Amino acid sequence: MNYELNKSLNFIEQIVKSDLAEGKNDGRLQTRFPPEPNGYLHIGHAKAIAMDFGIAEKFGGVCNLRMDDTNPQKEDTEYVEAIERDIKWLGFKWGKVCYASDYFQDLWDFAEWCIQQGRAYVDEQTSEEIAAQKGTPTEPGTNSPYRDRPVEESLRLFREMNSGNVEPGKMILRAKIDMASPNMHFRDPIMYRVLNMEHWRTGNKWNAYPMYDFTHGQSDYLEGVTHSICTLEFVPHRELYDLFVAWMREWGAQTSRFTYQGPRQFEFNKLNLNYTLMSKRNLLVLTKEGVVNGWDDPRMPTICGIRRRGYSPQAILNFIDKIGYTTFDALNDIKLMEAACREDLNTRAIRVSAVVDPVKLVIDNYPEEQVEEMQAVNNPELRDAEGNTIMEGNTHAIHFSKELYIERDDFMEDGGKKFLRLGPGKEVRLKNAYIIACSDEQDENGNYKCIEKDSNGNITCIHATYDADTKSGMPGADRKIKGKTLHWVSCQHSIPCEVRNYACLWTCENPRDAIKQYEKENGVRGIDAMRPFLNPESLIINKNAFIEEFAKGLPALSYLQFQRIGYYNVDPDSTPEHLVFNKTVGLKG
RNA sequence: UGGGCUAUGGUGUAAUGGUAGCACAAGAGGUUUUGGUUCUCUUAGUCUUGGUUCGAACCCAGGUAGUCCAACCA
Repeated sequence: MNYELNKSLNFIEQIVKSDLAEGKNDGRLQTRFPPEPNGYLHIGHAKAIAMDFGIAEKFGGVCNLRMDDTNPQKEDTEYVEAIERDIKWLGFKWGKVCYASDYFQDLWDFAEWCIQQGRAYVDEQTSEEIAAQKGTPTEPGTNSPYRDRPVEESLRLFREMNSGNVEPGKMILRAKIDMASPNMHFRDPIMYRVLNMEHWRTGNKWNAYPMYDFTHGQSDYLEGVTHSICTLEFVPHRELYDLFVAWMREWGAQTSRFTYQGPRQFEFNKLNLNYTLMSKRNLLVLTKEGVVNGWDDPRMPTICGIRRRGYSPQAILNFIDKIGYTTFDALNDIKLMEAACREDLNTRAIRVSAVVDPVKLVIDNYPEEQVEEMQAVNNPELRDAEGNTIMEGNTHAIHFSKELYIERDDFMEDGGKKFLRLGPGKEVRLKNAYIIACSDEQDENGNYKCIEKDSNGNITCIHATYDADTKSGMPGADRKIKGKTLHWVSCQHSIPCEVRNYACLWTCENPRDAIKQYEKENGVRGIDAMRPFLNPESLIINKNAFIEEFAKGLPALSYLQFQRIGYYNVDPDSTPEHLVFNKTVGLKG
């Protein structure tokens, strides 16, 4: 990836830069991206990925991919592969793939040390009792009756917790900190719980599993992470993170295992997008209820969905770069993401002609059997040093004939002066071909002779004449006309195709809050609380479109621009027999 | 109602005690074989009240608003 060297650094990059300059961590920089493998990555993760991997790349460090797999109830190997695929697609490379479960033995040994130090104890109360004792944010909690039980007893029970003979919920290991702390995370947090469940990586070795707070900082420490970067909601965890890291440093020193100072946690604002729902729980409902066609539906905010929608990795990264990293809880406008997408696709999309809502156009004075081959530019933004479009290797063949399709809304019977497209008495240019004109002659009933209509009054065919001297590339083509340039395809050379046009899934800016409120007010949950806010027109399929034959041979996910319409890509389900295109984003304006 | 974090045009972000700048959006105009692209221009901002200072968007205090924290989730 290319970074603009002179661009100002975000606040975390500034910290890293000065840490490096001061020689902290022996001049090392190490980060990690720590997803829980319990679902697909979404655009919010992309922001974290761009930070974690990007900062390591930028400052000569390393970033590991670490699966945060401490809860075997929710996690699965299926997601690991999807996560790796998505990160690679975004263009990032990890130092190595790690697993929190790699550290289960170390974590266990450390937990035993904590017990021996009198800093942890086994609690045998029910979860309800523990919750009640925790107090509230405004009232201090009270100590567990098991808090001061003998070290040897806790140690014996802790080992018992992992035997498989303890029922889940009967015992937990808690850190002895401060039940009156204003920070709720300090009120004797749970370190280990019994699950008695097979783990997809460690099998049946463990029955008791560590909690997030007793895993994350420790994993960072064991791995050698210097900067542990996460989102703002983990700010209240930082104090506890630091405490456990300090304990671990002590343990490490006593056992001569570790020497380094340890990682530090930094937080940035997570990505919120308007008209977008990001939460895994709700996304799952959409897939289960068939509102969307799976996790990679082009309307989903998942990375695989956005990829299928037609975004390039660079478009996503550009967008993330534009919104930046701060500590302000912002709500970003989806329009900015679309603008970033257009900006990128403009430089890489191949221009093709596709008529999405066709109406037939007959060139009356064009010879019946004649076919002309012409050249169309693939990408006019491909320019040489003088700023001229490069033609060499940047064109493909198209065919012109007597019968064409044009866009139905490019013709108006009475469009008025501001309508610069086709109509009776109007002249337009056909892209890469000829200037054509419709006559304004009327028959005895006052109907325009250039328009054929069916019995319902719908236009079925338009007649025009071409000016043979105005073929593109010829001197006569320089003639200036008032009308615009229209795209078209030849009836006998174009291919029928399916075009899927997408819009936002949601009709309200903040679907998460809207759904939450609807759930509260109406006592319903899940899909029933979502329906009122779903956009019924988020997918409009057009099966009657035609596209030039050049598009037939393009591979899945090719970036295209349907000229004058928008950016599209080739759907992975598209076949030569049944071409399918997804609308990525419309053209501006 | 305890604690933490935050507040700059409509949106996002920069300015790190010394000229409030950029992008998107919106509007006007020029160019154009995409009503695209591109170019020019316009509109519009430091939440509030005090304090420190020669000087405050920036530091301090109060207020207001938003947000996070009371899972045997991460």
